[in-house]
Amino acid sequence: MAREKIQIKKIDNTTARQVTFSKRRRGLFKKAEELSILCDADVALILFSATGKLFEYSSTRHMRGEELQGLSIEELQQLEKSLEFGLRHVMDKKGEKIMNEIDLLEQKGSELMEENEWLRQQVLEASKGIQQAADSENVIYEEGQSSESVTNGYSSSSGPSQDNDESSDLYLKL
Amino acid sequence: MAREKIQIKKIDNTTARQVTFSKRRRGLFKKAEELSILCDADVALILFSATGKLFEYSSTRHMRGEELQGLSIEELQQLEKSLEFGLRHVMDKKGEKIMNEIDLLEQKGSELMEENEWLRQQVLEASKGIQQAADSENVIYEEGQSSESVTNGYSSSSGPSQDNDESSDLYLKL
DNA sequence: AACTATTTATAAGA
DNA sequence: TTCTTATAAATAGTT
Repeated sequence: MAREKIQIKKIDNTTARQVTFSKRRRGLFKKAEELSILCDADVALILFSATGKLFEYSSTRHMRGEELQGLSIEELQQLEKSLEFGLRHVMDKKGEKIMNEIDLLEQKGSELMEENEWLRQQVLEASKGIQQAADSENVIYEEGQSSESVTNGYSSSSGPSQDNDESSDLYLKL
Repeated sequence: MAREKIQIKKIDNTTARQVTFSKRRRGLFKKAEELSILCDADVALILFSATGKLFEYSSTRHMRGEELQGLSIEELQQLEKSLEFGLRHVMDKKGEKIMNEIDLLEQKGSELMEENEWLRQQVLEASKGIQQAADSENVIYEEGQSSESVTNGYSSSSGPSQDNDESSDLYLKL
């Protein structure tokens, strides 16, 4: 991108290729860092030159690539497998526990909802029957007794935060 | 690098940050590919946006465990780092979502238990007062009327699975 | 998604 | 390698 436009294909001349690698590597790392800072992104950039030299950039931490340089290929293979297997295993186990916890919470919630639903249903059913009871009471009370003793002392209780308050003189059978 | 020179620091405006991320991501990937082609280099580039979305570029094919045997030491090094970096981030992000889900479930359960507790409390309070009502009713009913109409039809309702059945002819005021 | 004025990256040469 | 510099490429702000 400079004195002349170039075609994007492998540079034949070894020296020129190494020079370009050096220049563009710097540019690429700089761009990677700018992106990570500007956009609050995590960036990992790993380069291997044609000669096998390792270069890397990480926005989070410096990875311990140099520690790997001295290992044999068998050791690296073993390490990689252990890492992959281990991480996968840890993820699976953690996920298992967490899913169990979620299942438990969902089950508890479901039971509570069922129980509460039943209580509400009882309220609905009771509302019909209580009217009858109230009617029969009224007939009798008209003959000389107040019904205050029935309702007294229970209207002051504070309910749960979610208030769909339609409180009336209805009773729930227990 | 355009209309104005910018400072390399996190872009505050979310929309602008996302736009810049999108633009520079394309630029970075293009540069990475050009470098790999021009200089015959292996390149691995892993990006996580601020929202946790994953973007990646690799000059080589995506590798899997069973293909490990034939890989070069450089390829193994690259794979090891990509795997560690990527999996750790993915785990963090997944864990975040799961913890949010658990929090939500616990909150819902807490609300349900609060509601449940309130309903039970109402039952307890009602049990006292209802005795009075029942007593007064009995006095009157002794004078010639059955109380069947009050309890009729409500004892057959099936309760929740957890049965601490102490059902009696008590009523809860609503 | 385009446009474009500028900034930035860089190819070739020294 | 490093510096220079003409030019290509990327991109910030705008529409």
